[in-house]
Amino acid sequence: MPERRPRKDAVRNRAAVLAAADSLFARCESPEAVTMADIAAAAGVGKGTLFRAFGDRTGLIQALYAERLEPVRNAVEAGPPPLGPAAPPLERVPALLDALLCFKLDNRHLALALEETGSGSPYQAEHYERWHSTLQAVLERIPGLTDSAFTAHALLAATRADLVEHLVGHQHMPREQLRAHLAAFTARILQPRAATGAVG
Amino acid sequence: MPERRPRKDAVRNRAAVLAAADSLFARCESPEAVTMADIAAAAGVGKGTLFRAFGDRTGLIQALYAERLEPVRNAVEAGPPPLGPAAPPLERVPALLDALLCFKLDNRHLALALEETGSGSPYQAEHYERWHSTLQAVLERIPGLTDSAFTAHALLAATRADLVEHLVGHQHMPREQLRAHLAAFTARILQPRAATGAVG
DNA sequence: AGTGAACCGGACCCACGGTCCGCATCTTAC
DNA sequence: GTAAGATGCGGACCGTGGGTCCGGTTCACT
Repeated sequence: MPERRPRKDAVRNRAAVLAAADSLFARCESPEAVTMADIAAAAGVGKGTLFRAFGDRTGLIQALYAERLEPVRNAVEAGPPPLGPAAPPLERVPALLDALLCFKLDNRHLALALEETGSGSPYQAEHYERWHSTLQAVLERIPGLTDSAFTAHALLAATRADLVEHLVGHQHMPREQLRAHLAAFTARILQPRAATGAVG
Repeated sequence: MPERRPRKDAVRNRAAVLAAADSLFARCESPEAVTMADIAAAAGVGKGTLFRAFGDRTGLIQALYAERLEPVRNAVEAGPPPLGPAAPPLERVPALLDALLCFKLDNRHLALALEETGSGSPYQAEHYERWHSTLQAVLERIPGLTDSAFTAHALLAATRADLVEHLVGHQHMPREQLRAHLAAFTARILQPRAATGAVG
């Protein structure tokens, strides 16, 4: 049995750290204002505990993010239509994007923290890869769409955390309006293509 | 005369710093690997000089970026069609996006450095605001497009530096292919809208 | 040449992510 | 219950990098 069951103080501390981090990120304006020492102090543990449990700052944020994202992920992978795999592509694509947008609206601070901390770009995070491959697979089933990989990237880019933060946090765009705009944008992409060169 | 002409060593040092920074950003893989001390050393000046001339890291990168962007900016604001103001909207929108994409392709390191350093999001940078308002104004003249502000944001998001870096730098997508994809995506957005609810 | 202002440079400061190791605590075996 | 070993704890410590400061130097103007 190589698997050794973890000590119970370890799991308690891990949970305490996640809770403290979530609370701090939610409370503070900018995720960068929350330091690792802050989180450790708020959780009532030492910094060492925090780094042993999560590796580094990115690991901690990813763990938090993954925890919160899990219900959405389940709904996408095995849930009922329009989010689940059984939905027809033309309905599932907007559903996927709307679900992602709503998640980012509900977890602005987390999404922002993740995209800022990602040691470079969010495109190296595995969760982005999952969203992209899922979306691309669905797009591929839509006739007339040739470059599904790029289209998936471009659609996902419209839901980026800092854009959401800019529109909702700084410009106070209402949540429903943003959802409507994204839906309209998506619909434009999905509508059947007119004959090439039909400009002017 | 409140205007005092700056000392010539100051202008010489300022130019040296810009040149050194440009060279270093181009040479290094990640913009974060280039420190302010590196730039100062490469320019043959002290750190104090560098910070006095540009305020902080963001200021230096913005100055570099603005310098490089100037020709494009001129072409957009006063150049001939399809980039200039005289072009019809349906031609100018793709031209604007292609110009921006090409600029980011040619200055990957700079664009990346700017978007990473921008103390949060690139949406607070004034150059973004300029691109957005320009694009939005053109989109507004296209009949059938209701939410030109959001559409402008979403289209610009498809040209973000880290996405470009991911596609070209990491996945080695050829330049022309990326341009073609963006053009196709843009065309889908610009094509006249079909009747609402025409899904499935 | 002389004077004062502007500028130079690098030593210095501080905040923060991450490491280390002596000590406490949990688990397991008896 | 208790001893022994493994596991985790915590906070002092380190390296790094952005930003500041001030004595000395260089420039502009007369």
